[in-house]
Amino acid sequence: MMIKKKIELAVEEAVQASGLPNNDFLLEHPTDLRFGDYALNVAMILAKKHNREPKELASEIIQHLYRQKENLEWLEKAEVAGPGFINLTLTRNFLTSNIKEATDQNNSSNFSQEENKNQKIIVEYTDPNPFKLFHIGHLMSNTIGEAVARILESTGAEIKRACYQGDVGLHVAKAIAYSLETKIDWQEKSALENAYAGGSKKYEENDDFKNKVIVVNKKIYDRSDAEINALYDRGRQLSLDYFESIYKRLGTKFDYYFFESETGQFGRETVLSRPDVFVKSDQAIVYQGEQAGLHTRVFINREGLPTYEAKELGLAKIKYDQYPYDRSIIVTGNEIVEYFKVLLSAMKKVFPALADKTKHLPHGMLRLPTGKMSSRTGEVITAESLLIAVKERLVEKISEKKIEASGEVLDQIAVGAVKYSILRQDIGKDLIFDLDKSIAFEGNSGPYLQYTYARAKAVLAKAVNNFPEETPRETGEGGKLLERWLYRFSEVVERSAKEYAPHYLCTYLHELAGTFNAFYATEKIIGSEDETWKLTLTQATATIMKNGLNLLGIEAPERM
RNA sequence: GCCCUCGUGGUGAAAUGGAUAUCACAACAGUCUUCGGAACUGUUGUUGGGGGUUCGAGUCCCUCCGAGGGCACCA
Repeated sequence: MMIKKKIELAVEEAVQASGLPNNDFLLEHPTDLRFGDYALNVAMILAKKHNREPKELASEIIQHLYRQKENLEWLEKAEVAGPGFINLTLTRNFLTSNIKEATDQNNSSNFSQEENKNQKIIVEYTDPNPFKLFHIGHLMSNTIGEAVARILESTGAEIKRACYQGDVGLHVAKAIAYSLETKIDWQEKSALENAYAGGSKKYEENDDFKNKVIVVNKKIYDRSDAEINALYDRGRQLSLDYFESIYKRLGTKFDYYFFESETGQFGRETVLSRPDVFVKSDQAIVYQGEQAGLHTRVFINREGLPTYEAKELGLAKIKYDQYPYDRSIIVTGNEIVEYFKVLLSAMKKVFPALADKTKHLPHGMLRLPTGKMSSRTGEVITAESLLIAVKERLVEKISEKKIEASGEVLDQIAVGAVKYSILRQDIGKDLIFDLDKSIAFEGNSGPYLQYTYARAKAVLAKAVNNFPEETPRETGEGGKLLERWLYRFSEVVERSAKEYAPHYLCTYLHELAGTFNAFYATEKIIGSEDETWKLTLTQATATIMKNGLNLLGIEAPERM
C-alpha cells in the first residue's frame, strides 16, 4: 500500500478517536521540507464545523496519533504549525524501506492505481491529415498523447493507441484538384509541401477552382473518376508512409488507424437514422445545440456529405466495436473545444453510454511569436524542420563543449528536448514557441534530466563494492535529502494519471535531478565510508530518472 | 455582439482554497586540483485594476481592462 494511503487511514482513525465525525481533508507535501514530509489541514476544516480552536484540535489529533505510534512505523514526528496544520515527518527507516523497490527496474507496476487497474482505455492522438504536412501541432498532440498513454499504462490500465486520419474531406479535394492542374503526381514528398498549400490558396481566390474542388470532393467520396482515384491512392500512401517514419522516430506505435473515409459513411447513416435528434435546416442537417446552451452545428452539409462532427460521432461507435473501451480519450488542439461540446451533447442522445466514457483532452497551440501557426495559410513549420533546427543547434553546442555524441544519441537528445518543452507545462495552455529559446537546453529541460541520468550511470559503473544495500547507513545531509524525494515518484505518477497531466511528472523529475546533482556536488560517493549506501541512492535516482523519462516518451541514453 | 479559455518577477512557466507564492532562463556575485562543468552555491526581483465570499484567495463570485480561440455547411 502506498504511504499516502497509510497516513490517511491513520489520520481518519485519530480524527474519529477525538470524537469528531470523519471528514474530507488534504494530505499534501508542504512547499518547504523544513515543515516535514506531509502536511495535514484536517484540524482547520473540522475546527470551523465544530466551533473549536484549530490548534487545540490539532494537538488533540496528534495525541491520538502518538498513542498509536507503535503501529505507525512511518511516524517520526507530528507537530502543530502555523494556523493549525499538522506537520508529519516520516521515519528514516520508512523512507529507506522503499528505496530497494525503487531500484528494481523490473518492478514497474508498483504504482498501480485502483481505478485504472484493468481498465480498457483507448487514446487517440496525433491525427495528421494525409495530403497535408505533419506540422508542429501534430508533434505536440503526439507528444502529449504518447505521454498520457504511457502514464496510464503504468498505473495498470490496458491501453490502445489510435490515430485518426482525415483521408477524405475538402482539404483532400483542394490538394487533388490542384495536383490535377499542375501535374503533381504524388510520387515524392515535395508533393505534400506544394499541393495543399497551392490548392488552399487558389480555393480562396478563384471561384472556378472552388467549384472544381467541390466536384472533385464528391468524386473522391464516390470513387467515380479513374484519374482522380489513381492520384488519390498514390498521394494517400505517400502520406501514410511519411507519417509512419515520423511515428517511428518519435517512439509511437499505434494499435489502430481510423480513417475519415470509413467513419464518414457510418456517421452519415447514424445522423440520418435519428431525425429526432438531427433536423434539416437550410438544406443541411444540423444538431441544435442551443437546447444545451451551445450552438448549432452542421453534421451533414448541403452536398449530402458528412462533416467532421458526423464523422467523429461515427468514430466513437467504430472504436467501441473494435475495442470495447471503458474510457476513450481524444487528444486534440483546443480550437475545437466548442465543437466537441456540441458533439458530446449530440452523442449523449445517440450513443449515451459511449458519450459518458468519452473524455476530450484539449491541448494548447504551439504558437509562433508572429501569431497562430496554421497549415491553412501555407506557412507551416513541419515537425521535421523543427527537429532539424534543434539538432543543428545541438551540434554547435556540443562542439563548443568538445563533447562527442553519436547520431542516435544526438537524435534522442533533440527529440527529448522538444518533447520535454511540450510536456513540462500544463497541456491546456498555449506554448509560446520561440525557436531560440526552445533550443536553450539548460535548466528545466529534457537534456538536463538525460544528463543527470548518464552522470549517475557513470558513477555506478565505477563502483567496485556491491550495492544496492537494504539497510541504510549513516550518511550526509545531501543523501538524506535525496531519501525524502525518492519515495514520492509513485505518488506523482498516480496524480499525473488521474489528471492526465504529465507536467507533474516533469516537475518532480526536475526537482529530483536538482537534489541529486546537489548531493553529487557536495559529497564524494566513490571511496567514501558510506559508499555503498550512496551508490544505492544513486542507483535509485538513475532508475527513477529512466523510468520517469520513459513515461514521458523520452529516451534516456546511457552516455551522452 | 454572444460564448469559451487565459492574465503570476525582465522572460518562460509551477502551485489539490492553505503556511514566508515555487522553478528555470537572463542579470550579478561566487564554488570546485570532476566520482562526467550540459554541474553546484548565493543575491536581486512576481499574482492586470477594483469590489466580495472565507479562519485562509494566484485559485471561488461580481465588475472593469487586456490577450487568444470559437460563433452552421473546413478539420
